[in-house]
Amino acid sequence: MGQRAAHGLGQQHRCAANVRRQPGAHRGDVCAGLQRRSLRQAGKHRPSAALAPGAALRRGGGADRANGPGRGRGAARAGGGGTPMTAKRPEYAHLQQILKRGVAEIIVEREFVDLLNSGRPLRLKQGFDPSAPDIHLGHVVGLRKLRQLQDLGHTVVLIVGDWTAQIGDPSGRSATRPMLSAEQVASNAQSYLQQFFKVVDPKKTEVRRQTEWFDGFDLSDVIRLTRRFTVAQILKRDDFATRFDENQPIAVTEMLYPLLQAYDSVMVQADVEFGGTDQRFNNLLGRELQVQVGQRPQQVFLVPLLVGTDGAQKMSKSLGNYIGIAEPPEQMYGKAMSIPDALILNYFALLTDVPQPELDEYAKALAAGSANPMEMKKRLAEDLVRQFHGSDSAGKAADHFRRVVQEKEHPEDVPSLAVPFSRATASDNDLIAGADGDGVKIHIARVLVRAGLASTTGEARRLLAQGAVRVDGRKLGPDDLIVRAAAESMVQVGARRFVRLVDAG
RNA sequence: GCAGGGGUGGGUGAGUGGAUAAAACCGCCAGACUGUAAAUCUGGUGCCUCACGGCUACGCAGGUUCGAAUCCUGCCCCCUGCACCA
Repeated sequence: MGQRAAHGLGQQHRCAANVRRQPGAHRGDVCAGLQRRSLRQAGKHRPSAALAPGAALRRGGGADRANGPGRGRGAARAGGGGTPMTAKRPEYAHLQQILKRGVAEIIVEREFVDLLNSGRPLRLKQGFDPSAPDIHLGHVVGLRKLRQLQDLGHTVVLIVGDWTAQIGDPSGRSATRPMLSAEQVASNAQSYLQQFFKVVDPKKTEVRRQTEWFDGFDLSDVIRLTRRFTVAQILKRDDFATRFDENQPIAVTEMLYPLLQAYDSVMVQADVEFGGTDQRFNNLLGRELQVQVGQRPQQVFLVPLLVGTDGAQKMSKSLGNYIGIAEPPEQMYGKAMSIPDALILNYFALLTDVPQPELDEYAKALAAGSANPMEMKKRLAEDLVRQFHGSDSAGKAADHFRRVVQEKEHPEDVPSLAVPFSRATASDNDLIAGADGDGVKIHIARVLVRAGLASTTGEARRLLAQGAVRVDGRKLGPDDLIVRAAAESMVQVGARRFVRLVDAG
């Protein structure tokens, strides 16, 4: 995906691994999300009959369940390669693990189990909002489930919410739903996929874009869609109900989004939709719409919301209590070490493959006080880093933590700041305060700001006053605004922020 | 359109003429302590300045006053209800 070079209409372009074509779809539609601008300019973006907007809604509610619309799409799929025609049935213990560990609720569990045992490869729907392209551990809980099912032979259908992302939240009230340009969406999607495939198997993934079906939607299609649901139904969603009761605004647009998401399920003929427990309502709506248009209703697989590193709220980027899977190993390890002790077992259960009996041992040891929680967290931190960066990086991150955080040594890689030491006397550089026979004196507050260790000189002064600043290990006081330094001097703020001064010549 | 409520520092939110760079809480930063970057405790937290001091700030623009986040006028924006059903 994201072959950004492939912009010209006539050019060949490739899509993400295994993106599949809808039978009869206009050539190029598959990559529509990335290509739509050029397609539009050329005025050729006519949806095919098969993808005709709203077609599913116009169809009678008749049940062609046996044939299930699209279940006979084997021909198209075969072209995609990689998807086996049958899926493995899980052993009992394996099944229990899939159903119970890291799962909040499965609607309807009985039906889901039947599907798993049918041997038919299932279509596992997972949505993605391109306005938030960073995957953190909270998302990983669900992604791991997808992977487990892929390993049995099932297919993940990733829906890129490119259409809604380009609309955003027109009220402008939600900072988390900005309006994105096609380019932004494309670039976000690219970085998302890169992270996504650290957990999910790309060979068993089908990437689809909402624009494939929503670009051609017209008003009558929208009305047809809204006709399927009542306001009372929509208001049952918890956050709507709450806001309605509290006289908080609810934009009509917002009520539309769940409908669109439900329509996605219809378009990809999802067998199961995955999401956090906060997606319960939306996913059930998809189930409902599928029944209405004669599809087999999708199962709803809900995973618990992971508690963030603050130990209180759900992990989210906007709350700043997250661990991103694209973060550097050291940072990931460190953040994992900072979770409250009470979260250790939860993280092990939801984010690692450490077998259950072993987890039971951990729980016992923790309760009895016979294990040091710190050691256990180290095991957790290393396991997590290994999953996203490999064993080598995990080992290095562990080593880095021990040396820098626990033994308070300098890290190996310290960013540097250029200071013109060697031509200090002639310099009018504002970092240099003066020079004499004994060496160079620098303006430490400005150095801290320039190095990014403080955001303003006022803050730098405060840090000095608090005894947080060291130069070559020597602690500075509130009056030490002008201090001696030299090339290779190590400037340190707090326990773990360093910068090395180098000569700018 | 009518009526009512509201717009304060990174967030929530107090403050209704002066002692207020503006309570409190959260967040953030630092110090101590420790088993960690956990918990706890302590301190700090608009910008510039070595300093004296200066500057900016309570939706926007004016005004009253020795003095305004606080009063007046106009404007902008948000919310709720009513009206409107095109």
